[in-house]
Amino acid sequence: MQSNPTTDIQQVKDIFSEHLRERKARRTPERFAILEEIYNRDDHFDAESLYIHMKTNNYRVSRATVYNTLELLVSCDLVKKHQFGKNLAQYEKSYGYKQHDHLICNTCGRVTEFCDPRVQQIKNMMGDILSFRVTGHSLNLYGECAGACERTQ
Amino acid sequence: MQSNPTTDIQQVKDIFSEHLRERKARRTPERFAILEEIYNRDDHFDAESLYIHMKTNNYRVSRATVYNTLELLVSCDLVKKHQFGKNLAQYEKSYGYKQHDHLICNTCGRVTEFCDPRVQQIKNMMGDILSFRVTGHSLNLYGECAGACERTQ
DNA sequence: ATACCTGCAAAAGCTTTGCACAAGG
DNA sequence: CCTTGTGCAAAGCTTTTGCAGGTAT
Repeated sequence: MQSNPTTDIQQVKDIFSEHLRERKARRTPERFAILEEIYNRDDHFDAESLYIHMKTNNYRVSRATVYNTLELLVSCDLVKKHQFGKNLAQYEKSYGYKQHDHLICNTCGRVTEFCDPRVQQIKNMMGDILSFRVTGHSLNLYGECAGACERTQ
Repeated sequence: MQSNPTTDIQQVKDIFSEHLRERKARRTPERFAILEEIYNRDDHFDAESLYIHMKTNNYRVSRATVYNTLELLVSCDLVKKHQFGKNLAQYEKSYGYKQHDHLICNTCGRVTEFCDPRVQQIKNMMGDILSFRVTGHSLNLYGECAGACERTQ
């Protein structure tokens, strides 16, 4: 994931706070701690590793709360959820990041990001043709890294 | 899924048979029964519903064999496997069908297919730019059907 | 004859749920 | 206060695995 030094954690917290208010959901310390944890990471992660990482850092939190909060964050677009062909959801922060798609190496599992404006053209055209309001998409390319890559993930 | 009257089940069985031979895997009646079952369907399905359908038709088969065979069929491109954002793999027959992508209604779950040549252009260009051998892809558009749709699936 | 395959059931792995207690509004 | 959220553990669901018996080659 590209680093983006302009992302201000406070801005993100404000957006989340506002989203919670709109939903009449409570602003609990756990929810903000999870948000912070996610925005301190720079990779794709799954719910379990997020949970483990917080436990390791002595933050008392439960899996239930992690899943619950991830869903809240996805619903306000602060986090994106992916299924890279496995039965394990992967997440990444998304505020301040350009929309992008993913290229996944079948051998080493590495995930690379890319952007292509044609994706937006496809969304627009297919929405029109098929009378469908397109609100999101997922495009993953699968294959093999060039140089040598090991099965590490 | 578009119907395709030109698909000949015998042709498909021959391809599978050849694939099994190459792999030095056995040509068991179960494997061909599952292949036939899949090619008699015209929709996207999950492993459990395929299993249930065969049991209902009094074909004695186990989940283990269904999963095993689905993997074999995916590996020789007779079946495609999808993850439409849920933790439940969906499959569809693919021999004789044009490559296509999917549009999924978040409300009613309906899956519509579409083709757009720009997907291939993106694959080619990104493979080049990122030194990646692209062997497959998955493009799903999510949104809402135009007219009224009910949550039925 | 001998691998490999199958059915069955149990296990595994991710996610959701139930419940009692805690705490935000 | 009252309702929603939390932690914990158990349940739920899809998929995988172990094992004993069966079968393709």
